[in-house]
Amino acid sequence: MDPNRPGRGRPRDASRDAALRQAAMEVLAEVGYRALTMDAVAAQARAGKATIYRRWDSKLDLVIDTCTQLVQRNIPEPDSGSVEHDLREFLSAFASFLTGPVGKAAQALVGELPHEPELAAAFRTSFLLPQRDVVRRLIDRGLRRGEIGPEAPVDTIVELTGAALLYRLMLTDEPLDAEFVERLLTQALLPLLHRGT
Amino acid sequence: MDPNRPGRGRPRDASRDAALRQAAMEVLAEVGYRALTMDAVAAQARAGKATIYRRWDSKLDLVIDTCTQLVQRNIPEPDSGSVEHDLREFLSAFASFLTGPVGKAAQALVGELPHEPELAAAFRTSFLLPQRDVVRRLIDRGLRRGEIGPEAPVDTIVELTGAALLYRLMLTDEPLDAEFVERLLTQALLPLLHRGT
Amino acid sequence: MDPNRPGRGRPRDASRDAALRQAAMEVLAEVGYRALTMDAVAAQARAGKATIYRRWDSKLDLVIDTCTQLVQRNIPEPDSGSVEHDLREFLSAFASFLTGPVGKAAQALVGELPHEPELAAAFRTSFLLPQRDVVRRLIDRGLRRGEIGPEAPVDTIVELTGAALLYRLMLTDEPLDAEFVERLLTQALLPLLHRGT
Amino acid sequence: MDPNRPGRGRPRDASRDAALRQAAMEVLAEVGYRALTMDAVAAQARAGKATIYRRWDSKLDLVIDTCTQLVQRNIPEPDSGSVEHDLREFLSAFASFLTGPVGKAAQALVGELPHEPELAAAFRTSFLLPQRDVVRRLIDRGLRRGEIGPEAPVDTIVELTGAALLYRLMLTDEPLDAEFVERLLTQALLPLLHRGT
DNA sequence: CGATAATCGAGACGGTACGTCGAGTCTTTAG
DNA sequence: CTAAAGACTCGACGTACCGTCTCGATTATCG
Repeated sequence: MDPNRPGRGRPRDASRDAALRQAAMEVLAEVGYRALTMDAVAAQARAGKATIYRRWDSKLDLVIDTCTQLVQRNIPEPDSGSVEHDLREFLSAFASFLTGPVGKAAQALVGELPHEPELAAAFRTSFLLPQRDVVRRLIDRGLRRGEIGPEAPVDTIVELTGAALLYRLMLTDEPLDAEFVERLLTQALLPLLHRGT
Repeated sequence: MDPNRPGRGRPRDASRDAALRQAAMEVLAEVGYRALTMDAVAAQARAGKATIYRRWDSKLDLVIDTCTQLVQRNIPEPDSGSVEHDLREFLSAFASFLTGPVGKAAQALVGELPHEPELAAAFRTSFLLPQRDVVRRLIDRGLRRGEIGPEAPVDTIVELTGAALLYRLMLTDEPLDAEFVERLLTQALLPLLHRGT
Repeated sequence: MDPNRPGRGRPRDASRDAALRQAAMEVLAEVGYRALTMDAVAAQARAGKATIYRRWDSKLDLVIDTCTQLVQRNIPEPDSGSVEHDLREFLSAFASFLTGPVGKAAQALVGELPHEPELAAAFRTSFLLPQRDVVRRLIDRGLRRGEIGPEAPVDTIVELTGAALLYRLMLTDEPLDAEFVERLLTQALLPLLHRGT
Repeated sequence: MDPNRPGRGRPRDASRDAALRQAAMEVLAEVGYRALTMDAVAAQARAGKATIYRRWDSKLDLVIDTCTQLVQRNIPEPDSGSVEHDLREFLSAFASFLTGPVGKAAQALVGELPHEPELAAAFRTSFLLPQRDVVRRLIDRGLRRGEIGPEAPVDTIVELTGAALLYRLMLTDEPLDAEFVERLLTQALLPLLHRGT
């Protein structure tokens, strides 16, 4: 059952996993999801197609795995003792990470979500939820410290934070830069957090 | 130069345009963007593929045009004399419109935006801008009526409105329903509009 | 350089060659050259079109190869010790072979000869020359045996033999039967061979 | 019923027939039957396709008509009082006519004969029969003059004459020149005609 | 050690959709 | 009603990609 048991034949070369994910990411960032071909990924990694299909069931599988792998290593979680500082830190760091190839890769998947339930689940669990959870924890710590009143609409603020980031990333052509983060923070998130205080 | 000049040969049959767009929308809603084939659209409309390619350069072109055509006819613009009422009206109506096939179609295009500049331009001009403009005009009327203080961060509010709608539509699997609209309105948009008043 | 070298990837499946040639011959005999489609050949052989195009450059190429392959295995060369007997034998056997699908296939190619130099070369080398050579060798043996006088116009007789066969086969609707062979032999070929003896 | 009646509308422009046949012949001679497209013929004649289809039912129809029209005007029938002289004259003249575009056009049709009964009938009636009839009449005159013995195998000689011409024209790449005509005449036709005299 | 078995790169395989092009028909404006 | 122009449906073209399979060669474990 376990493909990683010592088994008889030649063992899988674990270094191919990384090479293939790397190749997939490169091709994805260069040409987008639709124009990504398995042949191109195989060629980029100097691998055979069978080597890919031995590890992933399909193009979609490969791309999902490649993205989530990367995302999960790159969500910052600052904890400085100040909600404002933590939020600013998180937004800046994550925004600049999203600006790179992973953001484009994630965007490439959006169109497939409605027709690929497994992809949708993976996308949400590995990409959306972690960011929300970080923001939520960050605000919760503020609540516990009394920085924020208990009546702040946390759920809505958390959702808006993600929405604002991804809207810029994927839909408009406006930059995800420091000025944007600052404006979002001072004109929307902080006022909502401190409403009534 | 003008392809619609009275010209010599047989003129384009305008009814084919509509039939093809209709067929494209049906196929799109049924199987999604990736699985949409030109053959399927042609068959659905009882047209030859050449007839499609005479009007649109590619599958993408066809889908863009089909969507924007529909969107532009369906953006509500309430004007009741109350910002709150207008916003609620707009959000409800547009959210329920986006829940239909056009929303899915728009989503299907997102992944192509970074690699198709023309598509990106069309998407923004025909899909994003109109919604933003409606919201902006609606708030501007409130400003002129004195309902809203002049220091309200209109740009940010407008952006967040679109972001919140499309985030739910395309990325999460949470519903774009009345409850969501109400929460967005009372917990975020209205407080931001009335901040400091 | 050599496509049959042991090489790296999966080798060409030689049995597909035969299956495709078989399918091509069947389709050709059934519907003729013009109506022969690559899709039909592929379907008949349960092959993908790419598998055909990997082996032959075009429909023409496939048909040429299919025909010459068959012709070269089916040119009889009798050697009984009598020119008359050998000629009768050859004409009967080859005429009845030409009456089958190969004859129709060869005919199908005639119209393309002036515009396809490679086809013309293949047609002549694989189809015309072998018949002429057989007849010539057959007559040469008669010359060496002294059955025929050395002044017989061999070139002309050889040419007329081929001409007579193919004229009936391809141009008139008269049968290539035993009576025709007998008439050609006794009224033309034998008198010319024995002229002056 | 009669399309040439004075009728109501604009009368058919008879000069278009000639222009279209001319165009068809040119295209045919240039690219062959298969590559001849109706659009090309129409363009060459600066005509609309409908104008072609108003006069001929199909591509085949057009080509048949174009060829037979030309052939029937160009079969020479010498009558000098000498079979040898007449045959030499006919063979020379007709061979040089066949060397032109009409020969190529006729060749283009050969591949279609087995699958197009109407074409086959037209081809034989308009192209093959007239040549045979000329040769037969020419020999008959010799018979009546006593130049030839009554036992000469006329049918066979007539058939061989056509076969020899068309074999060279369509199948081999050897020239249909004076030397060929002379050799055919002196080494085959005349000996057969005079056999036993 | 030799046999066995799963891996690797390479690329042929069946299949499906692509975007183009040709045949023959239809529909417009101009005469 | 005919002419030229050109849009129309239909279907084959030759190409590209998917996911599978098959080859020789390699690399491990097992007996």
